[in-house]
Amino acid sequence: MEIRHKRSRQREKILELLRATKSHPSADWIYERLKKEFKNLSMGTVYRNLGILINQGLVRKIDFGSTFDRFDADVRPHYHFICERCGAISDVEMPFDETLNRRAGRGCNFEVRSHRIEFFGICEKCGG
Amino acid sequence: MEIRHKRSRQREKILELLRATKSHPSADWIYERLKKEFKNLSMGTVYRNLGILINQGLVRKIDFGSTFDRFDADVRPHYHFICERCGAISDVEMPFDETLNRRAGRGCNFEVRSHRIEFFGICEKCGG
DNA sequence: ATTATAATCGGAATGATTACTAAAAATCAT
DNA sequence: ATGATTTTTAGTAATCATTCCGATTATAAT
Repeated sequence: MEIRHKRSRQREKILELLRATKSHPSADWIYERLKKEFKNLSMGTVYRNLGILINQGLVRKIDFGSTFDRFDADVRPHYHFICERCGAISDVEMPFDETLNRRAGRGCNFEVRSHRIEFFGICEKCGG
Repeated sequence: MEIRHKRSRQREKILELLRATKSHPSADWIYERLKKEFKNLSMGTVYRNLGILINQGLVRKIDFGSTFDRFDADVRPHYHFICERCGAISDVEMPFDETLNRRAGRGCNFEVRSHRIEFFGICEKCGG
């Protein structure tokens, strides 16, 4: 299953863009930014490379609360806050709860491996 | 903004179906079931009525982890477990944490109104 | 019964994502 | 470096869930 990847300027730039922002951007945002440098960029390239970066564990997909996915190069376990008015996603400064998986698995016969928490509300900019 | 709704056999049946299952079904599942009773049912009817039921607070949309949405007539606050192998969604028997919103809002200037937790792993049936 | 308004079906439109293919770029072996 | 090999790309077509639209039907109000 090991796929040998050749380097690609596009993929490197996608990771660089993602690491330079805290805005949890969409594929389209990445596409628009990258197009300035690669005038013939195609959307498939963005999605394929995001998929590769996700497989490599360098990027996380954020797939909730919206009709389109968003991406995050901060792969450390952490929680997200989503503004219900403007859709902005921010990191929540709250320690990751290592005990939660165990507590959730207590009552049932499931093997709980991970968890995610999303907070919703109104962000500072929108007048929270 | 108050829309007066006339009763609809289709909508009543959708709610009945959702209340009778714990499987958190998709729109398509509902459509297939309902088609037995309404032979000319259309998908738009399913989605429109699900939207109305959600606006009325009788149904919740579960929109994560998958390419399609799923729906839940249990609107009491509770958490979900998603099997990474078969995609089944189950309720987690864990008390809803009322303190979490406040704790999450402590560090930031956001008005945290609600939260959601999803647990991932392998379900009993899949050999968890 | 007449009128008004919401709901239906069926199909077309949308929007994000994935799949396909020939050409270009990166790596490897000589 | 040269050429062979394999990955990546751009461009476009396909997919899939969901939304939208328009003519007709069902439900409710007068």
